[in-house]
Amino acid sequence: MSDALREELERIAGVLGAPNVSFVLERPRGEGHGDLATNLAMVLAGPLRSKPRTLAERVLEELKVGHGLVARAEIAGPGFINFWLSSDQLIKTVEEILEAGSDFGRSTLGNGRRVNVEFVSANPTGPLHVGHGRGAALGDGIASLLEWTGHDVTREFYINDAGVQVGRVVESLWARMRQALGEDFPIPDGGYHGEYLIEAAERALAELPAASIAPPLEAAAPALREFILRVQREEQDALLLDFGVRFDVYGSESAMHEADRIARLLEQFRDRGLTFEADGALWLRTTDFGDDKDRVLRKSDGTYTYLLPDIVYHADKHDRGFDRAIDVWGADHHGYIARMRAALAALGYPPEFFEVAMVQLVKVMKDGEEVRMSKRAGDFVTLRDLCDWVGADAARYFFLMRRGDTPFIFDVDLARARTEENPVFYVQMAHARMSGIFRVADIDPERVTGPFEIAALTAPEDTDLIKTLALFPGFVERAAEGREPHRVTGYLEDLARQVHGWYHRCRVLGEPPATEHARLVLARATRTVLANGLTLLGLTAPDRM
RNA sequence: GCGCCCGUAGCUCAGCUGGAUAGAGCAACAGCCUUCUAAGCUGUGGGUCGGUGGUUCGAGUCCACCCGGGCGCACCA
Repeated sequence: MSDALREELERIAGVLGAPNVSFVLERPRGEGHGDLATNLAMVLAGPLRSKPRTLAERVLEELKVGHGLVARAEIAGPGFINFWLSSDQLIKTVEEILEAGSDFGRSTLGNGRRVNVEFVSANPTGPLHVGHGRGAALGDGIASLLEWTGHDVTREFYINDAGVQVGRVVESLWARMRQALGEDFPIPDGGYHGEYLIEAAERALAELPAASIAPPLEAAAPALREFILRVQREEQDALLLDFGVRFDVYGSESAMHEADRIARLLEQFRDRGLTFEADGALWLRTTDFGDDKDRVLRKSDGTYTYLLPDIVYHADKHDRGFDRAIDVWGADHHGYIARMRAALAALGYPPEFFEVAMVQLVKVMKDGEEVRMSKRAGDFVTLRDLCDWVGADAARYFFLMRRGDTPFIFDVDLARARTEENPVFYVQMAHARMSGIFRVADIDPERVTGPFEIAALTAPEDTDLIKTLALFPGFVERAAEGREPHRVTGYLEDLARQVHGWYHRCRVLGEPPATEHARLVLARATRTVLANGLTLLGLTAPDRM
């Protein structure tokens, strides 16, 4: 409902001689400042060389107060203009929600721009841990926000199936197999100690043809490599599916090692004079593009660094027609951003093509104490554990409710609580309560529609609720722009709080017919917004709990 | 040492891109069940926004320098 007013204010700014000024139209914090407030007059003061309060008066002369949009307006403080919306606007808002239904909150802001969101991208060497869960929730949330704001989104997972780590996991698996056969065989230095390889070793021995896995390791390695990559990928995908995340595309690191892809990229750099040889290695002049130091592309032993195929991969995203590539990375990779950015700048891509959403470390609190984790010993909380403890909905919500770039302590006890303290529960409960009204009345909410009388909404809570519902699309937009799903969870918690209060104080069923009908309409609209928010974040919106 | 992120109520965190008297949840205290889910609602107390300067009509928000914490600084991935 603020859209119409915003357009009107933009028009007036033009009339006064300052089109394209950027001003804020927002719901003011304090009571008594109206439903919406703008700083337009203060922003105009500079370019128009006039006093804010004088300009505010001129704005109000242009805006026909009392007709349509605004019931009342006043100038306050240093030059704010506060607006009280007309009841027509409130009715319109509710009708808009009913009409848009599960699309309410969507916008076309992105103009169909093609965005690639790459996340999780875990090594296929072991189970996903809680950190991957956070990346999965955040990546999927960002992707979803971009979809809601009119972008053409591809969710992508990059499989690191080419590096040394794969060799290590094969060696470790081999060690576990020898151990299973009764030999005293150590896990190599830098190998994987996790227990999952004990199981995998048994499966390998049982399932693979004996000839293909007979010693020596060098002979068995190809079969084991294929086996462990497949098993790990299958497990990761099954878990991610349970977690509610689907990918459109799986990129493969080994595919990026193809000789002519690499050659083509190196040629581009060479043509621009950006590579040089030193100490037997091939370097890229990333310092020309803001990096701290130049980076090695091809090591002196002839193999590639991780960076080179990764540049190929990002160039591939560009060639596939994406306007933007957003990578969700763990904090431990953040030193890597500058060199990737530099490499892509070296290829001549616009700076906004590549973007990194950072995900900081996750600690897990359970039974009141921190769960110790050591990745080297293979001893960490897996995403599977977490989902078993608290369920996928709670896990996702918790990861989404905090900004990604700050360390996060996952409180397992809180996440599994079925009480008001648990925000997931609290929000879902609000939805269930709205559904409950229709269940008790034995009415299909989809069939509650049509005009209602604003005067029949007798409590201030009624209209306050409508005003909050109207804010949803704005929150989705800002969350999408900032890649900040936590704005949506924050909104949902505020809304849920208000919904519980409304539910408590404003009876629906059994009120006079006009009021009952108006509140049923409002309950339906509320249920829609709650459901849309939850769905957007990849959560269920239960009808009863 | 250098770079990036962070520092807001006792605790966990928001703060709409520079706006009005800095908010919410826990925790503490005090109330509220003839109810469409008490699995809930309402009220109260609680702050030098890490510090010091600066930019301007106006700073939690922007700049500089300190203090304190996290992460990163490979011919690893």
